[in-house]
Amino acid sequence: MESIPERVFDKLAEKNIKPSFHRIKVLEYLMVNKNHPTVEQIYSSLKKLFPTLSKATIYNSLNLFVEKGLVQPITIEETEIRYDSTVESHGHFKCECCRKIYDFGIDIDSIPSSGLDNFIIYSKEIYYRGICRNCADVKSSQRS
Amino acid sequence: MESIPERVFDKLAEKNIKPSFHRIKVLEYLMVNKNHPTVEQIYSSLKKLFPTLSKATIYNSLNLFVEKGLVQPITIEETEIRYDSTVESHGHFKCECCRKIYDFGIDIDSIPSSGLDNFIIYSKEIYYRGICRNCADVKSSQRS
DNA sequence: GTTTGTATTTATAACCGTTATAAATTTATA
DNA sequence: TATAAATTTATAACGGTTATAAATACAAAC
Ligand SMILES: [Mn+2]
Ligand SMILES: [Mn+2]
Ligand SMILES: [Zn+2]
Ligand SMILES: [Zn+2]
Repeated sequence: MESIPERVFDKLAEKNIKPSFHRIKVLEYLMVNKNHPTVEQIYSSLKKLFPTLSKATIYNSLNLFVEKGLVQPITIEETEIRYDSTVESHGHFKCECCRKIYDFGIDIDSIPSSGLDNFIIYSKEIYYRGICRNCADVKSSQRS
Repeated sequence: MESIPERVFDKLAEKNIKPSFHRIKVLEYLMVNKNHPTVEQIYSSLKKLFPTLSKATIYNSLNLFVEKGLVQPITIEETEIRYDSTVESHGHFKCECCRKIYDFGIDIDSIPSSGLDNFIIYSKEIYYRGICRNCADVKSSQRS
């Protein structure tokens, strides 16, 4: 079992991205924190560890990672982009109540679609919205 | 077969939205132009017909329609929201080349998913990205 | 080791889609 | 007609993202 620091290096090397100090930290953050963080969340967390860090570096790194297919942007929010280092097929559920974004299992490629003959498909995203189990529980217990 | 103006009235009445002049025009625009227009596109088109129109009215109307479930916001773009008066199950494909957003057929509710037990699902969105048939044709003919 | 060129990071201004606010106008009610 | 409520307008404010140029770090050549 490879450790996260090792995997960070491998992933960067795999995509021919020079492993600068900050890039390593940003990718590592995403691989440790799988809760689809925003730029602001990544920035404020890493800023505590490295006070000279600039927010532009977060944008630079993330845009590079997305361009190279290392990281997936999640546009389920209308206001800001979230980032996910898991690029394998899975769906995202946003709870309208607690705003948390959950992963869920779904095999996107097994889904039949029509009207896309001769279209070249690069990526597929599935977004569900609603109320998560935790929030639904709270609501139903409030009712009783 | 009901005409679009009739359907506009019915849809607004169905959701208890007062059919003001501008709301009718905005919804009518969305039902005629099924190309998932942005606020700017709706505004500049209607502004030509009604020069006193304010962009805030477009935002007001669309936000009301979305809130009432009459219109679906499409967040496939990172920069701006697009709007769709078709709320029935279908997917959206964005061509990275010509930027056009296509509808495609997909039965979202037939897709099995895991990890969402006891989650309450309000809406489902499916976004694909890639190169549309037209752009793929152009590219392959350029190669030859 | 020093010089020179390149890549990365930093700091900050600019951009732009959206929201908030208050005044003006229209519509409904008494 | 007078009054209240709803809608529209105009515009300022907000906030996430991008653009820009200077500063710093890194690498290659000498
Ligand atoms: Mn995820
Ligand atoms: Mn559509
Ligand atoms: Zn929740
Ligand atoms: Zn195209």
